[in-house]
Amino acid sequence: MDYEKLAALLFPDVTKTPEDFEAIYPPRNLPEGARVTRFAPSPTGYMHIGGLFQAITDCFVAHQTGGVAMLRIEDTDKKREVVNGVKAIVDGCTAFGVNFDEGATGEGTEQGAYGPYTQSQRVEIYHTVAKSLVQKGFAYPCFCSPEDIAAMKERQEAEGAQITGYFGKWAKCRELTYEEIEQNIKDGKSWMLRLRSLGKEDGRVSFDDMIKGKIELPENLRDEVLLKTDGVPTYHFAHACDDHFMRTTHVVRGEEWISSVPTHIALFRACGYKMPKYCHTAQVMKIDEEDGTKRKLSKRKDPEAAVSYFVENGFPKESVVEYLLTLLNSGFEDWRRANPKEDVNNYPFNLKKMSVSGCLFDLVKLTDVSKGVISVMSADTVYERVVEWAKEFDTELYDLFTADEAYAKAIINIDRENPKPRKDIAKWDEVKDFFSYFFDSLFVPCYELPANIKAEDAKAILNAYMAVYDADDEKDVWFGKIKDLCEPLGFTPNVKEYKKNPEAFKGHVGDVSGVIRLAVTGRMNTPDLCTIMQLLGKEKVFDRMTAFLNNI
RNA sequence: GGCCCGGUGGUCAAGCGGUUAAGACACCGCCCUUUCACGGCGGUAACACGAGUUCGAUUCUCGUCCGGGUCACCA
Repeated sequence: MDYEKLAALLFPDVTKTPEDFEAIYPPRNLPEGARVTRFAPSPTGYMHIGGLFQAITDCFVAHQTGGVAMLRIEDTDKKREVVNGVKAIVDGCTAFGVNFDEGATGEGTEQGAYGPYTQSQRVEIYHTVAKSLVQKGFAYPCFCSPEDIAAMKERQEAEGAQITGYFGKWAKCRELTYEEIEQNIKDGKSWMLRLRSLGKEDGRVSFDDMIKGKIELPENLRDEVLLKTDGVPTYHFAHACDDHFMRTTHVVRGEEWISSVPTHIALFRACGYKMPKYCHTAQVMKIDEEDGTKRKLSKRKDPEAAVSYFVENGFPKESVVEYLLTLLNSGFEDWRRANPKEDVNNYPFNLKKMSVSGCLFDLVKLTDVSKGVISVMSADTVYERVVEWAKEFDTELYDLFTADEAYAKAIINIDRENPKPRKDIAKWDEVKDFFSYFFDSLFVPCYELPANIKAEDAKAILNAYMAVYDADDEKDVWFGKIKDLCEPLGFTPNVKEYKKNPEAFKGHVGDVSGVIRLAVTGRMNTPDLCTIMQLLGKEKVFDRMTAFLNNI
């Protein structure tokens, strides 16, 4: 077979050679040890939490070695393409502060000298490499139809074959003559390009995974598809071409790819390319509510599988990143404890500290992490973030907070900006309810007394308190007045005394302030009551206490 | 089913032949405290199972079991 002639027949329009592209995409001029990574999602209109997990890894690995992180769009499957699919990916990354140096920056826009970074725009490269493979006899056209393939597989299964697929004696287009091929093409038959596999049946290949360690697998036997009938490359072929010409050094991807590494080894070998290092990450999973088994977070069943879930619910991006890092790299939490204020990007990320086994996504832990993150934010920051979030997801809150900025900030600042800040908000969608009693339109009175307080005592407490209450009182004066209320009404200002001898009193000062709290806020639990009352103002406090008196 | 990868408390995890088997979240109790939260102290709770190697296995080997992945002209 004259492979030159075949290549010319198959790719009449290809004018460049692989060497041309070697010149267009020269080895990168980077410091020793710099790692070049890439995040390569499909634009399905959806950013998976596992994708963010990998994107973060890519950026840490690249940036901490002085390297480059790229965002490549793998849009080789027309069937799955979605409008604004790229935007969802780009937004999904930027929303969490994950920034790439090269690649897609939006729908139809990109940056970097190793592009295009969208596979559908790289067909010339794929076809050029494909042609060279044909010239070397490493690839051949296959005219089998999907039906042919299905029938073949059926026969293989009937024979009880352990390995199925297009290979060896089953690869019937493998030994087509030039004349047969030429005739098929003249007849208008569509063809795909297949790798002519050199794999041996008992061959083994192995590689060192940066996360999982040494992995040994059977050698690839199949004549894998390189170019589909529409001329678009498969993932495997695009991977070889792109990561070679983009000069990727480290491929971070999900562990579901491990089983196709032999194919990739065969392809890189056929093309004469150096293998990148592989970093196969463990999967993020959850427990299925129905059958109780562990499974991959699913797009269809689990809303939290999409990163948009976290922005919609108002988790600060820092919280999500911090939490993901606790899953990604053991030791992160220790580092964070030792460096509470340090920029997360300065965390010494270590591939070796990545878990080899899949983990369950723990929303409860995320919540805890997030409370810590928010607790150390300034009131101004919280205000900005809440407003930013509410503008899109809760217009009522937005209106309330922007109507009186100073008031909103004062509310947010209760027990904040001090060494022991409150940790009671985990996400922005909790803010409205948490502070509802500060706004008349949201305030829900509660006229139900706790079991240990009688209505007559509550009334006595409020009546006595209203007589002495002064909105200008500082905290110790404020509290002193509440303490003074206690004894005449049969309560004690001394909690310890009460605990020693509970029979002797109707309750303690906590119960007394509890009644006031209930009347003013409609709740049993709130942050510092004195500050709350100061913020509310005398009129509102009186109105609420009066209404309370009339309703219990 | 074949081939891979995994298996330390409920969850995330340290551990790399000898440890009282860390820590974090969650849970429980106590302290602090005007409630809650914070903080402090303490507690419940784990090496999947069986052989082997060894003076000694959570750690090494093999087998079993369990979980996950993969076997497309999808990525």
